[in-house]
Amino acid sequence: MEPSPKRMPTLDEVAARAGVSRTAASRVINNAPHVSRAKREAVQRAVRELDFVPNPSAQALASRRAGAVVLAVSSDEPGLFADPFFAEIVVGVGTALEQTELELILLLANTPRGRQRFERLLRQRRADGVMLMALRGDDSLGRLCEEADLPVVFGGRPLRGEPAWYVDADNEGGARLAAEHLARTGRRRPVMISGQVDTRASAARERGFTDGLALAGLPLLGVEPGRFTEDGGAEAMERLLRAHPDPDAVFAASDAMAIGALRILRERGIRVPEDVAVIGFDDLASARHTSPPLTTVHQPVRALGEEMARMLVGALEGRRPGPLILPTRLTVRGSAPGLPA
Amino acid sequence: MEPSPKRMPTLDEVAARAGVSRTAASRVINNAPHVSRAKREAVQRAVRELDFVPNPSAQALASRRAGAVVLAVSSDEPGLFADPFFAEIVVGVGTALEQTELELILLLANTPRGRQRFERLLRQRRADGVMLMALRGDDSLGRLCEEADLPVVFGGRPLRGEPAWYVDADNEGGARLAAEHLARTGRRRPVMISGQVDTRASAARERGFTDGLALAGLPLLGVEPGRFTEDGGAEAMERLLRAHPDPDAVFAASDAMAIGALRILRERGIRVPEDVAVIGFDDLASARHTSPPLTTVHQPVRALGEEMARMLVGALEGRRPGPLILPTRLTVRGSAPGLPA
DNA sequence: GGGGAAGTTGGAAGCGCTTCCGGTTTTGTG
DNA sequence: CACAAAACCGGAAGCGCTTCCAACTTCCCC
Repeated sequence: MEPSPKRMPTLDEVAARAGVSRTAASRVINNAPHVSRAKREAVQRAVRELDFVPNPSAQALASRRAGAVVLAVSSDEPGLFADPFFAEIVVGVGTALEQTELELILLLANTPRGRQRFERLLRQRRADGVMLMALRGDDSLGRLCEEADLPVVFGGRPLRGEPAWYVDADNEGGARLAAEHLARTGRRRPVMISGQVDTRASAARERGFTDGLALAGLPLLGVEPGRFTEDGGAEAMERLLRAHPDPDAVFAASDAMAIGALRILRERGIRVPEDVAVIGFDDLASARHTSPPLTTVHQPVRALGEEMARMLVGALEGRRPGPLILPTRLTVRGSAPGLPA
Repeated sequence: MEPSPKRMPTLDEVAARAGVSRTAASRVINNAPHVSRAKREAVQRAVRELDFVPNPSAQALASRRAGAVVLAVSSDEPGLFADPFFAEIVVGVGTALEQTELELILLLANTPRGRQRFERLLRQRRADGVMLMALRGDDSLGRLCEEADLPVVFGGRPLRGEPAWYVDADNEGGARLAAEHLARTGRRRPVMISGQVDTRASAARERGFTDGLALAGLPLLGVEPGRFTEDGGAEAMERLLRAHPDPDAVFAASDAMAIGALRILRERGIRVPEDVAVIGFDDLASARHTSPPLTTVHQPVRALGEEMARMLVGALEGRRPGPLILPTRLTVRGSAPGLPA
């Protein structure tokens, strides 16, 4: 009875068993060219018989490829990661990566410590590529990646600069849809709750909403930032009501903020949707459970994650995919109903 | 202008610069004993001056330690990972790991493909330990880890067997609290929606609820399983109403199911909490936004993740921590209010 | 039938670190 | 002051794989 350290078979043993050189065996497992059909099959048989699995550390050391990618998440609001939004992103990324040999390293870069760890990870080249969900505008994480020169794909465009690779939802278009819907259903005095000010997504949603209103010949009465959080949304709603006592529609740049706004409206005895229509952005699961259920701009979050991963894999394989914008659409529910048929 | 392959300094260079052997340098960076103070400092200086970072692949290869742990999630309900519950777990784990040098590998083991990947990951010893969030009962993932003999920490106890290390919430106690609350507030005809049948958590919640009722001298009118999903909860509620037309309380083993139940009750014109009190389990963020807001058993999800990570780290360091049960408590909201003061 | 081009082949040199082991120095003790 | 125990030190042997390179076959076309 050994304590079974269970030595795993090595490439040498595979090669010996197949009667070829280690070089050839290596070529086979990496299915590289320059191996005759016969040898290739011999190696494959040996691999199967020995149940050989290459040692990733050794591969990494010799080839200088880590065999992993990292998804780094950063935002000011601590715990914002807990947002189901990120959970969906992670699922998308994980799903897409399932088709590859790459492992997914997850890194929360919210705290100073987290950013240090991120930096170290890059310097160590422990990952071959990076996916960055950076919510705040001043984010230097992208620069770090460039210095390490690892391929990066952004989830959502960063505030400054136009990175080579990103995937984003059509924030502007979605917000425009919201504006059109409100205009079409007879709303005339809209206000808006924007997100974190230093965020491109927030800016795009604000622009889209404004443009959409303008097309319909409507002014935007007021805008207040709400940090993308529920409480922030509530506070913004209070400020808006103070400045503009009688809006008949509010567009929030996220569902969380819309929920906060709903709370304030209810407290004030303002009826939704009779007095004020409310539209959110994201279409989180919880948007279905508010009362009334939230009309909101749907964005394909999981697909966003999947596309990020696919794009990164493409980059690693030497392709040069461009940016990708995923469509958004309006999900109409009770908080801003359509016209009665 | 080179294309800057940016060779990183190696341990040899550090050793040379510090005027010591590579062995000594290695000892220093691993802060192992048997190095004189003088040399230790010399090496540390050299490390700083060269900005040396050890190459993890090389370390892994030589030391047979991966420097990473994996969090594997498995459940039948695809996309259940998207549950904010998991997001919180991940945040907890990530936070705890921040204090260590370990990276976090995330693996979705829902699909057959995912499980294959998990298996490969173990055989490759790409991780030094495993955290397992296995929602379903028949889960063989645990056995795989044992075979690979890697330390495993379970999140929640598996249905069968009592693993050495797990961290779980006090499901039974929490459910008992729910029962007591209902009894105390005058409810006499309770029914329950349980979770996935093959789940220990569900069983524990059912047991706790039953026991709690028994202590108060109340019978449990009926139980129906609801798969831990919103739709499952709704269906269970329908079945319950069919069998027991007039309950005055329902306890759901998860918030999602409670939300489904609320929907059915509303559709049926049954008032909450006047006619029927509803209590959930989890205290997700969305529990605050139902109408009425959901009274629910709170479990410290993030702490659960943190403790899992801490426990695993402990195991890796050779400690033998035992299982850990985290307390739950009742969060009283509108769907099952307390007694008026 | 000769001259390559194109495809194969394996030896050997690493990749950058850990750790065993034998030897040397320092320390502690009676 | 002698002697064993404890601490320190560095040489060298790997860890398991990739890849460069030089040599060797085949095969094709004029």
